[in-house]
Amino acid sequence: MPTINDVAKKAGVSLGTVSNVLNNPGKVKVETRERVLGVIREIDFIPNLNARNLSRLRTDTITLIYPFSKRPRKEHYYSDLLAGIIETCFTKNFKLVLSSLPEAVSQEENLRAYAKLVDSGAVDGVILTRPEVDDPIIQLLTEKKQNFVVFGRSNLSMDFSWVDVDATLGIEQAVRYLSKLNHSRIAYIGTSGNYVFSHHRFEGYKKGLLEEGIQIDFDLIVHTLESDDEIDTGSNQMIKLLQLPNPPKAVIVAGSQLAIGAVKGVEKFGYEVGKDISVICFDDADWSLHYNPPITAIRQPLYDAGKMIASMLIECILDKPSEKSQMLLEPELIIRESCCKIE
Amino acid sequence: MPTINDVAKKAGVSLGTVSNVLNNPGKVKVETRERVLGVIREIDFIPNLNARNLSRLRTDTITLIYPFSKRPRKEHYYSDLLAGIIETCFTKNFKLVLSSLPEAVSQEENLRAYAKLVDSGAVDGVILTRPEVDDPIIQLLTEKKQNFVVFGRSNLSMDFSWVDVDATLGIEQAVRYLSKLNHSRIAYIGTSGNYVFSHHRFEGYKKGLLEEGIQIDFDLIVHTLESDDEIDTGSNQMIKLLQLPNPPKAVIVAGSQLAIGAVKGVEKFGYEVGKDISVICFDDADWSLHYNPPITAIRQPLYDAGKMIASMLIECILDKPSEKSQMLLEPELIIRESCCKIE
DNA sequence: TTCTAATATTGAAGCGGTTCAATTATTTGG
DNA sequence: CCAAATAATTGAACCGCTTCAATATTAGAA
Repeated sequence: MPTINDVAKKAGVSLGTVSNVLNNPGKVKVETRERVLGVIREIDFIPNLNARNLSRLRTDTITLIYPFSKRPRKEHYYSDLLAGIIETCFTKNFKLVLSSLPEAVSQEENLRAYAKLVDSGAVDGVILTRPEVDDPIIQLLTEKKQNFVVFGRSNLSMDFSWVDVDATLGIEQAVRYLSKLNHSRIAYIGTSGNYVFSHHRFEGYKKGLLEEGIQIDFDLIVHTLESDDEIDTGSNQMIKLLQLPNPPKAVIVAGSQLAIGAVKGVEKFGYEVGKDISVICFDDADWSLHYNPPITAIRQPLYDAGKMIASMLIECILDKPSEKSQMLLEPELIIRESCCKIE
Repeated sequence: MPTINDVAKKAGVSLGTVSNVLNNPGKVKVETRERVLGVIREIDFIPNLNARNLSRLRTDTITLIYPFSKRPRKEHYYSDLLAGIIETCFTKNFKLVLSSLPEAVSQEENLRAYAKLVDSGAVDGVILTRPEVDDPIIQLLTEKKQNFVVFGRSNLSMDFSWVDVDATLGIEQAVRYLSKLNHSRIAYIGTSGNYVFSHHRFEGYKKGLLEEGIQIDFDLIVHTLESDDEIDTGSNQMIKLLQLPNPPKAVIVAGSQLAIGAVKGVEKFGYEVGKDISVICFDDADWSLHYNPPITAIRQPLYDAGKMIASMLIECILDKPSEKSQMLLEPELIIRESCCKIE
């Protein structure tokens, strides 16, 4: 493999000049530059990135912490986000590495893994997703002055960059939509758990009811724990709701897998979605579009979010702005056929 | 950031010894090792990977060429494969970078991009997916003696490592299953295009018919060109088939998106899936499981494939075996409710 | 105790780039 | 035509690790 020295020798210049041709072409006289470029092409010189990274103390690489899970099918959610991130990395000439850290290790172990990731100099920036309440990773990266962007807000007071979808708004809209269809008994099946987004979603439910003047009924609210089988959970909880003395006529389900379950539950109960009960799903998956009936859903602009996140992170790395930036994206209520009007 | 030198000084040993503690602990006397490890922990030393990569001329990194596409939703297919790859990378302590090369550049440009990727020393191995007929990338990587594993076979004669799902077998089984249900007018909606797998799938169709003694009827065979809207295509082609004077009573659709379309076509035509016509889909997506009725599908073990691919590639990198290895995985016909028996 | 063989440790020489102060070449203006 | 200003080029020093021949230490055998 030819090195920069070979190029220099063959072109009759010093290696500093070759380096300049590559990185500061303006500093090199046109004819010299042409000559060097000629040699580069001729001997097929490709700069070694490891050497470059070492001497520049920069890698032009960012990493996405990818949820590592033995339940593969669950992570389709990341596809769109990933597509956006990749798109931006590609256009900005950055590399993307997928880091996955194991789930169930000790907190300490986990933090050490992050520290190793960033201190090894392997990446210039980190993308975090699904922040937890009091997320210690965010604190760690802030302390280490690492470049990072989070997909999702946090309850922490510190100032950091994030992109999020306004789930509160999305669910609020869903409630209002149902209210317009004369619904007042609207159930909510949500996730509890330690993720910050769970709270935002539920917030939207409460806010929507309040605005529509609907009294909150705690019998209609279910918080499911994170589980391996969200579909089962969704189904069971749905059935329980329908068995209530005064059952809901509509339900908002705060997650795609849960919603699949909920719909199955409805059918198992002998009811018809979009007729006997209205269903809205937060997060629009392939499934909801193609289901029969197509499910009304709150679509998160994940692809755009991915693009934004990567852009922000790369800008951080290149320009070192003093300010952190935040961006709240609007979800979209996609009305299909799973909701009916109450006469 | 502390360096290996700092550790050496503080522990009163040479830097070579520290390096050995890290990489060949057996070569270092126990007490020395302990002392060095103590210092490492104490000053929080984390080796710089760029330096390591440079001097070892190895990165412990592999890359997956990720299809770059402005149509994000199409790539869900990769989720499971990715999950498997990540899992293996994680356990073997390898890093994974997602490289995406643009779609519609010139062949030459494309090859240059690959060359740059591997010659820059950024990765030790490459995972290729969906090889094309006479795939020039495979030829390039072979010439360059790069470590690579392909998800999918090729028509090329050269010897290289691959993992593939036996699509021929899968579709053959589907045909036989339909034949057992007394079907003899079985249509096939497949992809043409330049991908090798298209041929394997169609091969299975022909083989199945032959074995079951069913005369091939070219009116029942549709090869769709790759298009942006496979769903539309599938729907239209399905309707055309149903409008035939002697229409099929069953159809095998060689792709998930196409199948969604086909099912929609059936419904648009006023027929009921699993009653008026039987449908089998190659590639089992979330959609087929949750559809109403659930769609009988040929499931590819993508997660396992991902694990295998990464294992093989990493083994290549570590052990430099002289032989290339190949592995053909069996798909599984998952019988659901989209096929009916003809009485 | 001495000699040999096995074991541990050392540190200079890479790995292949970037950087920047110093040097040399070229322009510019008087 | 010359000095000063500007542009272009040079190459040593450095980035932080691994490697390996050379050297020092220890253990075992005689």
